[in-house]
Amino acid sequence: MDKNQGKILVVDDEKDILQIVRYNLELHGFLVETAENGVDALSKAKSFKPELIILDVMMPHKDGIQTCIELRANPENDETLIIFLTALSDEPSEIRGLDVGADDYIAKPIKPKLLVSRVQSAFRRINKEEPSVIQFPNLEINRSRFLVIYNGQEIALPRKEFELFALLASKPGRVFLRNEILEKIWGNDVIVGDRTIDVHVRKIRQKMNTDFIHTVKGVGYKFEIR
Amino acid sequence: MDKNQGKILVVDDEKDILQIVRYNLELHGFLVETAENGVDALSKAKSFKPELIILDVMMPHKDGIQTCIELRANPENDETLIIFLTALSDEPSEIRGLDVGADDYIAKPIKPKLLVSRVQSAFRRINKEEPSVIQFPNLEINRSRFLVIYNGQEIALPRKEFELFALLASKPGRVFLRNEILEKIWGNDVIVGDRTIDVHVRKIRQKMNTDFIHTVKGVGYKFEIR
DNA sequence: GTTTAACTTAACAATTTCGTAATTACTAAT
DNA sequence: ATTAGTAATTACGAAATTGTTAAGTTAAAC
Repeated sequence: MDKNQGKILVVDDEKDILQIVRYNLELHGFLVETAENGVDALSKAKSFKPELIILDVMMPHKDGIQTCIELRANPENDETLIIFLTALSDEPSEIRGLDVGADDYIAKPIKPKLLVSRVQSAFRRINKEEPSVIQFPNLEINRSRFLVIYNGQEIALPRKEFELFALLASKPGRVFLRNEILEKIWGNDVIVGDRTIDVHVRKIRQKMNTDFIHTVKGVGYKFEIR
Repeated sequence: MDKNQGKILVVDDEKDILQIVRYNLELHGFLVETAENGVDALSKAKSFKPELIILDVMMPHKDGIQTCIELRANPENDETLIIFLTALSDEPSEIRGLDVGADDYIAKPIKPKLLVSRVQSAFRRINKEEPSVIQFPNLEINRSRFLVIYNGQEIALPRKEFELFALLASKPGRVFLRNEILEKIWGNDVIVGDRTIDVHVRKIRQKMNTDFIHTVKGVGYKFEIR
């Protein structure tokens, strides 16, 4: 399955639709939140901070177009992608959607593959950057900056140490076997001794000054904040 | 009549279509060039340097998909928007188009208003990118003037040095891999030795007299003001 | 067409990172 | 308490990577 690719808010008054869309997007690694009307959507947009909003046009009380206008009115959502979803496949409404600041338009009935493809395409446009940040309270592992930030302090780790730390932290609590670590960080063709991992672990522990990495004797290592 | 909004290359084997599309786009102030097949399109893309290419999928000899692939293969057209135009409104081909790096998809028969609206929407997306001036306290990198101003002093960097510096500074903190730098500044087909980047970095450091560029060993370089 | 600046390369120096070996410290089972 | 298995620690040399310089090439300007 793909990596986590970004946060998406799906807004539709029909629960069935929400379910179908959510299922297909989550299948492709997106983080999905849903809302059932325009008001709900605005508040979820505020808290969830999605990168993309899929917005049904036809909704009771506050329709998608109106919601979109209000979303765009807030500069916070200026960069947020908006894709309309609608059964109205006639021209006028489509134009109106795009004029109002939407980025794309998908017609119902929903074709899952097309949906996903469009969403990915939309992300490709803005998402030149991978999110690539692993966040914890007080601890951030930032791949694109190649930096660990602990209690506000930036700690630069050399490549192998960083990769090892990032690997372990990518699945907190999960134990990585030594073999697994070797394979993922050194690759299958490189052969290094077993003590090599220990030494790197030690250096990380030393630099972080806190034991995020826990030894599971006879098995491997795991990352955990305690 | 609107202002000149940008250059568009329209590719279709049917002259009627070209005429309709051209008329409607020019009506809205776009600068339009046309091509009647894929080969023609590639060469016009090179000379005309459009910001957006509207590409018919069904064409004799070289179809739109193939043309798109070849366009995208050239990093020069990396930023160029591509919108497919097709009578095939069935799902599979639509998906294929988007996967191949297209940004949008419009079905024939063409609805002029919709076309224009989509094109404007596409331009809206790119227009808020790549500011020509990157500003920091005491440091300004001015793309259009090809000039760096540091502490009020204008520093002229030669092209490669400037591009490299501007690239790194475009995302402060982010590490650019050596590969990435080579690809973005030299292009995929040019091959230069490994030390070339270092030498340019050195020259920049020398001229700026301050270390804005930081080495991340085994990974790449990043721009950061400390 | 000459001159100048820009760019690339090559060679070597400097630095950092990495892996290993040797030793010590643990841990759990006997 | 001893022992066997495993991990932690330490220091050091090798390997990898980058910095620096100078000289050679190419491209641009005059």
